[in-house]
Amino acid sequence: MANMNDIARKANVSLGTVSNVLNETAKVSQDLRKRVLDVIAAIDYQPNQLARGLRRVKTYMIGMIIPDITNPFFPAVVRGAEDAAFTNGYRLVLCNTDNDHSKEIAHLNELRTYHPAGLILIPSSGADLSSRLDSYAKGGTAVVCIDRQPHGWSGDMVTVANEEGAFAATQHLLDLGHKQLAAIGGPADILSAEARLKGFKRALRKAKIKLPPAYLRRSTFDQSGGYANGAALLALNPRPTAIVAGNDLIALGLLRAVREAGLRCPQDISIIGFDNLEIAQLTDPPLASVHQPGYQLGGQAMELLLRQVKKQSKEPKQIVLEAELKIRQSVGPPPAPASPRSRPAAQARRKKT
Amino acid sequence: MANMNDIARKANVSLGTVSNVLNETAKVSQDLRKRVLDVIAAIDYQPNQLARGLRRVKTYMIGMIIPDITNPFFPAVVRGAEDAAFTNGYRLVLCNTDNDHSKEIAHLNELRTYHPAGLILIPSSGADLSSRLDSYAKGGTAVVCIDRQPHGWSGDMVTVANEEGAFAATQHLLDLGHKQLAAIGGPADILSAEARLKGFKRALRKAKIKLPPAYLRRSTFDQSGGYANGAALLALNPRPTAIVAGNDLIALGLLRAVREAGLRCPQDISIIGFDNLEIAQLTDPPLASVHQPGYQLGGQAMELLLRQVKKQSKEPKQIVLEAELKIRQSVGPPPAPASPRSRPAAQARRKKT
DNA sequence: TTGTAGGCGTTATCAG
DNA sequence: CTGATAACGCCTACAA
Repeated sequence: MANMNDIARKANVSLGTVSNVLNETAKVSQDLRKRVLDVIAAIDYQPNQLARGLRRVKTYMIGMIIPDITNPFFPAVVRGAEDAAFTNGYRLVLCNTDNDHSKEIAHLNELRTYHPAGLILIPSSGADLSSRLDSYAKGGTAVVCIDRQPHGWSGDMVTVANEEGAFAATQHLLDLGHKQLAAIGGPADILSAEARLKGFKRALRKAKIKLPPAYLRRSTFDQSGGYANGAALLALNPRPTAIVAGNDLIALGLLRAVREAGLRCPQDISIIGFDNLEIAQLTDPPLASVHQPGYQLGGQAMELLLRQVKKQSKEPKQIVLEAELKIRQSVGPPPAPASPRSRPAAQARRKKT
Repeated sequence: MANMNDIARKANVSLGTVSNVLNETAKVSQDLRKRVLDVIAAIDYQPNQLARGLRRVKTYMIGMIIPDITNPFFPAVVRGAEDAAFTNGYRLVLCNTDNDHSKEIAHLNELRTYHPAGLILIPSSGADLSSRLDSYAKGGTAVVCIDRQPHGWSGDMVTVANEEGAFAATQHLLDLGHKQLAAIGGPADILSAEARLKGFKRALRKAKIKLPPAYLRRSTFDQSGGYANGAALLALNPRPTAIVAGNDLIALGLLRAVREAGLRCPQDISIIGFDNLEIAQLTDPPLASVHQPGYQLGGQAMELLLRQVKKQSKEPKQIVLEAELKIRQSVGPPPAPASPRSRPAAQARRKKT
């Protein structure tokens, strides 16, 4: 592959002039400039990014560390980031951690040796990464965290209003008349999962409704977890009339458990998910969910990052994107109470449906 | 960040010796070796991959160019590739093309300047990329194509048995007694889409069933395309009793069209998709589909790639993975013919359902 | 405005 | 077996 020396020779100029043309780092006369550009176009020259990166101690790569691209929430985030990166000439190095802390550390350590311009991190857990992230920042690599704030770190950050979203979802169920609400939260060490549960509990407290311990379960953020924990909730007596799921995958598993238990959704039980995956509109019944703007999450993160790279940054900036409740047919008013005595009231309510 | 010079100094050896220890490129005495390794461990040294890459004209990066990570089929492929790469010390640079040829070219051109060890390409269309791919190969970058064979190229390659899969799906519908089969294929310039249609047509031909031109439609590989084309098919008279979709997203859109037309699946119409996305099991009714082993597709591609990188390659190798038909409730026997005269027969058959 | 030279951190070659 | 030394391709003072 051709290099700058070849160009200099063919254009009859010096190496430095070629560099100056390429980087616009000093004024070059029209004549020479044209000669250089012509040669560049003729042999389809492209600068060697490794040499450039070695010299500048910075490349046009941006590391992106996420839990798992296979989790349907993340592709949109990655895509949002990639699009913003691409239009600015940056490329994405994608790393999956599987929420495995040691893998996260491994990626963090190795990525640095490529001197990426920036790093976008969706932390696996609440573990303390501050020393490593600080060392990135000191090394001139911009860092932005998404979704979950790592312990002891306070740089740029983009999140979704998890607590408020879960609060709104719960409030909606309360407004429909539900009094027996349960939740299947996500893993305890994931901050966003925690925030959602917090919103759920806050809504219950505000409505002065008690949460029996058995009504609160924790699950992994996947379907099978939702299925298992859902089945457990459905077996309780009294059975909850509404369940708030920590994410859509959990809700999907729960939906399956409901179906297999011979129950109907929403007549017997209401379900709300979180994420608003595309699938949510296609299930039976369509799943109500709290929408997370994944694409924007990634896009905004990349913009914060590039702002740092271009030194336009001042103090750290934290962006919180809104979560929007999407009501669909998986929620409805509660069924008539099990005890025969309250039938009349229940029927009155039924008519509203 | 520390470099090899620092290590040499602290260990009281020469730069060359450090390199020899690091790369095992020449025997180093136990004594010196230990001294070097101790220092390395003490200061947590990691080699600068840019410098190494510049020198070796090869890095541990692997470019992966795909149409769109947001299409739910691709995350599994990417993950399969990433896992295989990671365990071998390689990292993935992910590029989305949106099936846009110019974006594909742009990525192809730019990626090379990072001197990746390899390139995994899922071509956007049948466009001729041979010159560019050849130039990669000549530059020492291994190339493997996935899913769709680019024109005029004959290197390593991993595909799925698209034609056979579609054939099996169609055959199954024929076996159930369907005689009015339609298809919504993918874009005409995508070879895998073409192969699936070929399998569909071959099954019809074998069964001596005619395919009215109106029964064959082409769609983009997404839900909205499936919806629009599905609606068009459902409006035909006579209406098809079974539809083979080019992929699951199309099938999902079609399912929505069926529902909105007030028809029942599978009683009124049978549907089979392609890909067997996780969603397929969760729709109502669960969607029959031809399973594509996405994760293995990516994994095998990466293995072929690494085989080339490690120079264990001989002649180009082409792997074809099997596609497996997954029957679910979206398929059933055809409904009674529309004409009133055949009602009795229809009812007899209904009972079987 | 243009050209020259030194060095970024590694690897590879070649004397000792 | 060990240690200088010269590239790899580019950027950037600094000198002309």
